[in-house]
Amino acid sequence: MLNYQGPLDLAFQALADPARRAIVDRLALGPASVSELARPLPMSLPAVMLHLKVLEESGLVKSEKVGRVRTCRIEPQMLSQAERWITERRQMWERNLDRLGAFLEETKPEHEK
Amino acid sequence: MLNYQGPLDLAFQALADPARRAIVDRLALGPASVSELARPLPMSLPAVMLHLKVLEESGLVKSEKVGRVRTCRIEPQMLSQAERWITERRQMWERNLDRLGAFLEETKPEHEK
DNA sequence: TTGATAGTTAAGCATATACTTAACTATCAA
DNA sequence: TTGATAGTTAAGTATATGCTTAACTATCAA
Repeated sequence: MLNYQGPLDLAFQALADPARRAIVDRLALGPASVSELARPLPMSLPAVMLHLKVLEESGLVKSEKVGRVRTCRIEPQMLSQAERWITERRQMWERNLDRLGAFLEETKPEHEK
Repeated sequence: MLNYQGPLDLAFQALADPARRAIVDRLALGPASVSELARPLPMSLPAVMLHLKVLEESGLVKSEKVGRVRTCRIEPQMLSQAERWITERRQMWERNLDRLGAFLEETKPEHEK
């Protein structure tokens, strides 16, 4: 599959890293500056910037710089997209399970019903 | 954050790869053998096995070998967990947006209401 | 009992990822 | 106008990831 980077690839890849999920976690509470996001993380500021770049390129986070402060916020639409991908697969699987159950029920010998 | 691998890390990391999402995609339709999963993928069988290993270690997929055929199936619980992580963050963000909206509404000068 | 099928293991390799430190630029406030 | 704050860029490095081919084992069916 080499390297095609559709929107979902970027989103799931972004969410794959615990530091980046910690950032999303923090941003769920409301907007925050870069250093605010960096403070609790056990790594250097430039490392946090890289994570932020990945999150922005994935569309999960947007940011805006005013004066010397860059304020980051969650972009809920991309979260929804990732969410929906998972939900759809899980529901498909569960519907198939249900169908199988119904089939087994229908084809059961009379005395077992 | 180096390398802690909690359940969600493994799950999101597994979903980060397009080949692995293709496998989940296929498995949503129902159980499948290793070579059935490999057929549509543009890579060697051993490569598919590695992806399968990642999926199994993440708990998203389980498999069972009968005779010489290994049959793989989705484990919906882990899908749910990943799903829930995203949903919770998105909802938290959206509730905060709502609160902000309500606050702005309440503090608006009378004539703007 | 032999050949085809299904899967597995091992070794190796190229690239991507997640960091680091050092040096730098802009903004703000005294 | 100087020093602190907030962020950025660059260069380098260690490890992880995603693949390959070759060689192997186990099962099944004729």
